[in-house]
Amino acid sequence: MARPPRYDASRFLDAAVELAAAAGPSAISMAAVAKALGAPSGSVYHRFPARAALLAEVWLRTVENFQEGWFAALRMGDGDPRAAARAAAVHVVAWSRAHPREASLLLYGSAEFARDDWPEPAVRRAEEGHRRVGEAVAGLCAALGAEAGPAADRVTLAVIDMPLTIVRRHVRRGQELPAHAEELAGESALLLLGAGGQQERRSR
Amino acid sequence: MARPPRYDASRFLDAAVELAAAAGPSAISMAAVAKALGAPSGSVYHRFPARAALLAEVWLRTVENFQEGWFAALRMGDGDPRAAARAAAVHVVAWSRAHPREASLLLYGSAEFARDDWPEPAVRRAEEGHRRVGEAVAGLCAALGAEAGPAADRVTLAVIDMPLTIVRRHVRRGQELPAHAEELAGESALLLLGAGGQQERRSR
DNA sequence: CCTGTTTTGGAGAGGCCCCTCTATTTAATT
DNA sequence: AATTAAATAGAGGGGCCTCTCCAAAACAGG
Repeated sequence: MARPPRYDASRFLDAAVELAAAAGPSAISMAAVAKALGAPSGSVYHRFPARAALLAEVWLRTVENFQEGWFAALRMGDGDPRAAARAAAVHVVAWSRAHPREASLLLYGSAEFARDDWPEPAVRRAEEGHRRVGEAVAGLCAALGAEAGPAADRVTLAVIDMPLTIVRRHVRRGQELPAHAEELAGESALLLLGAGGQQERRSR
Repeated sequence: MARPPRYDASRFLDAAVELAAAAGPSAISMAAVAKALGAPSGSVYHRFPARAALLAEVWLRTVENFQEGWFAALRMGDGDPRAAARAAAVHVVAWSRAHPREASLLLYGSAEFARDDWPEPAVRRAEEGHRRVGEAVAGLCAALGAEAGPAADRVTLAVIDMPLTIVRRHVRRGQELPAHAEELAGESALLLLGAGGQQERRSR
């Protein structure tokens, strides 16, 4: 009952990822995406009502893919919260190594992907992901120290921001990650969470 | 012998900082900079031969200002390399607190400031700064552990990247830095450095 | 084969931006 | 007062980009 699609949405998104990895999110123009597939611009607009909608989808697909693995890594060390934290930190680096172009996107913020112009549903998806990460961090926080565990922002630093920053330096200049990057991330996360075990925190 | 200047270069740069802090480096257009001062576009081109030259100057002025203070902080703890490292890490946060708009620039890379199109002298200035930072890190590295000191990338992480990442989360959403951010940066830097080298860890 | 629906294909309007170019203003010097 | 060099002032060309719109194409079901 209808002409079969020739370019589906995900192919446009793939092209957009490529463009952004090469020259930043601003290089994702509707014309450039179309040209990358040899498609007319109308076909892009047939899938995405506006540039902001395409940018939103590129960002959300990437971030949700990343978060999925991150949550899985956290659940891995299900008995030991310190092992879970280490696994999560290591995952950030390992995922970036496996998906260098997507990692490069992640290092830009959602703001660079025109978040201010996103359609409402996309904003909600982003907020939902953010909320789930926050919950996971809070849970980890609680599991780490029944009383006087490290503050939430310290945990966030250890299991997300710090590993991402290890990745940033290399990805931003198009270099491969050094072999020991995962180990550096995991070890640093443990250090930040409290050197030895639960009870002994440095004199504070 | 000549008409006195009405807009000097630094005022254009100030306007550019404001624009970039509000909406990213791509918001620095020659037209927007001119409009911010009520100047005609020709006056901007009278000071800067091209947009790339203006972006380079905005970036370099900010980065060199930042680095100056960072070097000074490093020299402060001249006897004790650990104290120097802590001071440097703390400085990153303190400087960002004092200069939130400039800090927001720093969190973008030079690539976002059209580095690929910079004139040759600007590129050299950037490389020179980069080199000096590398030297300082290497020196700190050597001072920290005569034998088996922490690797250079761990030191870089501790005294630059990690503090910057603490700043990033807040600055990117336009929030003020929390009061304990400096302490978090300093303490985390010591934790990261302590594990690799010295035996007297967390004695403080 | 015909009909209906989805999709492709592509032209073009309107807007912003980079940059060029010329004319004019301004003040110190002669 | 005349001269001169620096600086302002602003119009406009050329290019890219977003988005609209319409016609043609391709297939599924009757």
